[in-house]
Amino acid sequence: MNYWLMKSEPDVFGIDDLKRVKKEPWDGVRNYQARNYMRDEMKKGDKILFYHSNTDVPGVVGIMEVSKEAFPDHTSWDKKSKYFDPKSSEENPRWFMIEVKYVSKFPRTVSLQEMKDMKPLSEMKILQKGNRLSITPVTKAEFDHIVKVAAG
DNA sequence: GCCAACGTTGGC
DNA sequence: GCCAACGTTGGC
Repeated sequence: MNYWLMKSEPDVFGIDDLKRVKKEPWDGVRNYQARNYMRDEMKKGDKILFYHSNTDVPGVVGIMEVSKEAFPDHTSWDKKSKYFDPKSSEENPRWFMIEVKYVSKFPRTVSLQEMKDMKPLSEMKILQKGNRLSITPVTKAEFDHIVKVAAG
């Protein structure tokens, strides 16, 4: 099993939204590296850290898991969607997504600031300078550490 | 709102 | 294939 971290802006779609709807197709990713992770590497049952970006206290807020493996992101050929890409079509889709399932919300947010101070997380992709990728792999050790910290 | 970092686009 | 211009991300 693999472990991941996915960013989302809580104003757009946050952990509470996922908790409410239980499952959600992760549409709108328009970055090739992130797409490749979803299309090629994310497998059903993989665990994902849910990260809130662009908010008061950015950080990891809970856990979700892959409930459906890659399928074409139909918003890419929907002219009315803000994710529309003229180079993508139903016949030849350029963008893919997975479906995620709610697992749990942490009792508290593990903030970005805290994470920066944690030795076991020093290699984490999200903490490296300039990394803006919305989907990154994390190691089991990193995943477990964050879960442990969240539990107090 | 600012701005550093990065990705994409498109002219050449 | 280079690279300037532009757009986006996301912390602060």
